[in-house]
Amino acid sequence: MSNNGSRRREITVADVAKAAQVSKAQAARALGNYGAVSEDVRSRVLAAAEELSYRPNELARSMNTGKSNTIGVVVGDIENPHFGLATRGITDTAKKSGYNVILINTDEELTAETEAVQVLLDKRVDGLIVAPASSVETKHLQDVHESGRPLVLLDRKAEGLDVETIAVSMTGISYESTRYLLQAGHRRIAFVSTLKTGSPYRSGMVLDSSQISERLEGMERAFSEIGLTLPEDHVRLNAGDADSIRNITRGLLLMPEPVTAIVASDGLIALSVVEAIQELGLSIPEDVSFLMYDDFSWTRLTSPPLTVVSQPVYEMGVAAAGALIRQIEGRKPAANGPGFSARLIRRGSVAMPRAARV
Amino acid sequence: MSNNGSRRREITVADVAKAAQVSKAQAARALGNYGAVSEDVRSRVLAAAEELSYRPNELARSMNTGKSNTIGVVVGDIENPHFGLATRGITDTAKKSGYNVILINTDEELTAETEAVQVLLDKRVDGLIVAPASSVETKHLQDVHESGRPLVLLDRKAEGLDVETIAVSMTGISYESTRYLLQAGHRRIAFVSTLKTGSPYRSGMVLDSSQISERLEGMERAFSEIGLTLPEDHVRLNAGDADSIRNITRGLLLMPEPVTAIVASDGLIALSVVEAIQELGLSIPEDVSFLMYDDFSWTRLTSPPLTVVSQPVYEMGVAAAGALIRQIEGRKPAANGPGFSARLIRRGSVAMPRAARV
DNA sequence: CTGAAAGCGCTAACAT
DNA sequence: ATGTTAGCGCTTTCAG
Repeated sequence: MSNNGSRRREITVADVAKAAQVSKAQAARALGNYGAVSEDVRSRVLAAAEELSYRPNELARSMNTGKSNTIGVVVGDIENPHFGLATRGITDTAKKSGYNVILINTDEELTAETEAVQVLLDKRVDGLIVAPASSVETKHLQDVHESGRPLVLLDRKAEGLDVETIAVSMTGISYESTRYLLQAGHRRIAFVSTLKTGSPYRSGMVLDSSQISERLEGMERAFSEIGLTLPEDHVRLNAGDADSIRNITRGLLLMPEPVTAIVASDGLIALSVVEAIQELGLSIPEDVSFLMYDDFSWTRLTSPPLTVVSQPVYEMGVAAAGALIRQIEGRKPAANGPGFSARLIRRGSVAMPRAARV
Repeated sequence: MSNNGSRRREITVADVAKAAQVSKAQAARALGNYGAVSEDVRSRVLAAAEELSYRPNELARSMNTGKSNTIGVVVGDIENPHFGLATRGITDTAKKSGYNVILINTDEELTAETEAVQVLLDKRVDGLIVAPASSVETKHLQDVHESGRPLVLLDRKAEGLDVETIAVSMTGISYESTRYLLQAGHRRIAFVSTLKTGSPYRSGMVLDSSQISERLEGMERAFSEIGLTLPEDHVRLNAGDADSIRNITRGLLLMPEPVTAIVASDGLIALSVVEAIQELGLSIPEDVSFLMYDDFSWTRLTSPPLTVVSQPVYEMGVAAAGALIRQIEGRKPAANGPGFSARLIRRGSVAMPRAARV
C-alpha cells in the first residue's frame, strides 16, 4: 500500500525468495516460469513478488539468456513519412512477437549508419533491420552478417551481400511510368533525388543506391526503346534541403529548353518541387507534368491530385520484421512470396506538354 | 584478417587481458577508460582489443553501472507526422548526449501504455518520455515518478502529477482561432477529434486529454464572449479511422443546419475531413471554412492553402529530451523558458459563410 | 599503477 | 521438486 520507505535498492529475486521462504533458485523459477516448481511454492513466490512489487531486471535476464528481445532499426529519417510508415509496420509486428524496437536515424550518412549498427550490436539486440544508406559501401553490414546476427535489409539492396532484403523492384515500375510520360508526349523529363554523389549524374555511373539505379535504369530503357536517350542533365541528384530542391526545380524549369515533366524521388522532395512550381506561377499539369514516388494521403488533396507510384510501405515494414524474427527464432524463412511491387496510380498531374498540344 | 574460425564465443575483457598480458581489471580499466592505467598498459590493451576486434557488452556494463544510456519514448502513433517530427527532435537530442531511444506505440490505448512503461522500466531505461493517452488515468505514470525514474511528459499534462511537461498551452490559441472564425461570421463551428470517450460530448464533461479540454475551453470562451454557446452537437469526439471521420464529416455537412466551419484536431483527421468535403462536391472555403492543428508542408499545397494552428513540434521533442537528460544527469532543470506557444497561420481556407455573404 | 576478488541480478548446471 | 553452486561480462572495492 504505502511506499514503505524503500526508495533505496530495487527488489531482487533474493528479496522475493526470502519473503516467500524458499531458495533463490525456486523463486527465480517461479518468477521466470521455467523449470519445475510446486503449486505451493509458486503461489507463495508470486504472492511475495506482488507484495513487494518485484520487477525482473531484464538486463540481467538478457545477460544470461543471450536474448534481449529487442531489435534494432536503422533508417535514414524517421521524419520522412515513408520511414514513419515502415517503422509502424515494424513495431506493430515486433510487438506481436514480444520484441521491442530501438530506433536510430542516420540522415543517410554512412558513418552514422556504421556507428548505429555498432551501438546496436553492443547493446546485444537480437537482430537488425537497416535501410542502408549505401548499396555499395557495405562492409559494416557485411560484418554484422558474418558475426551471425540476424539482419534484414529494407528498401535498398546491398551489393554482394547475401542478406534477406525486403524491397520492391523499381526497374519495371520506373520503365512503366516513364513510358507513360513519353506516350503523353514528354521528351524532356527530369528526375530529382536526394542521393548524394560526388559528381553530377552521368549515364552508367555507379550509384550508391540500388533504388535509384533501378529507377534510372527503367527510365533509360523506356527512352532507348523509342530511340532516344535520357539527357544526363535532367537527372538531378544531391537534392538536399527544401532550398536546394527549390533551386534545382527552378533550374529545370527556367533553362532554355525547360523540362516538361518532373519525377520526384520521394515525398519530401515532392513537397518542395510542387511548392517551387507554384512559386514560379506555373501550374500542374498545364505547364509541367508531375509524378512522384510514394502515395501519401495528401497527394489526393492537391488540385489536381497527384499521379504517384505507390509502394506497400507498411506491409514491407511488416515483412521485414517478420523475416527478421523468423531468423532470430531460427525458423525457416517464409517461402519467398510473390515479392512486393509498386503501382502507378494515374491521377491528374500528368498531361500532354504544351508543345504537343493543339 | 581472416575470420579465424571463432564464430563461437564473443570476445571478452578476459580475452583481451590475456592477449595483452595484463590483469582483467587493468584491461577493463583501459577499455572503459576509468581508473588509473599506465600508458604502456593502455596501448597494449587497446592494441590487443583492436586485434581481436573486441566489443564491450553494453548489457554487462549497464548492469554494474546502473546506466543503460537508453531512454524510452512512448507515443500514440509514430505514423502520425506530429509524433514523427517530435520523435526526430527527441532522437537528435538524445544522440548528441549519447543516448539511444527505444520507441513504443500505444495507439492511444491506456493498457498498451501501461504495459509499455512497465517494459521500459524492466529494461532499465534511464528515463522516459511519454505522450500520455489519458490526462486522467495516470496511476502508471505516478508509479514511474515515485520509483524515482526520470520522466517527462510530452504534449499532454497529467492531472495531479507533478512532472516536467513539455506542451503548448492550447486555451489561448483555441480562443484566438475561434474568435477568428466567429468574426468571419461563422456560428456553426465543428470540432473533430479522435479522443475516445464513453459518451458524446457534453459541455463540462471531464475529458481524458488536457489538450482537447483546453481547445474546447478556448472555443467556449470565444463563444460565450459574444453571448453564444458552442453547440454540443458540433463537437465530435471518437473520430477513428478514415471511414469514421468521413462519416462524421458528412453528418456535420448534411444535417438540416450544416456547420459552416470545421476545425480538425490533427493532421490525420484533417486529411480525411478535407477528402470528405471534396467528395461531397463542396469547396473550401466557399462552402465550408476549414482550420486544422499542426502545420505540415502539404497544407501549403492544397488549393486554397490551409489555415492552420502551428506548433513547434520538433522543438518540443528537443526540449523534452533535453529536460529528461538533464534530470537523468542530475543537473538542475533549465530555467523554465518562455514555454512553447502555437500560432494561427491564416492562409486561404477560412472565409465568410455563404449566409453571411452578399 | 596494478591485481585479486567480490559483486550486479539473474539463469543454469549439478546435486539432492 | 528443491537447494547449492557456478557463472554471464563487466565494474569496483581493497590490498599491495
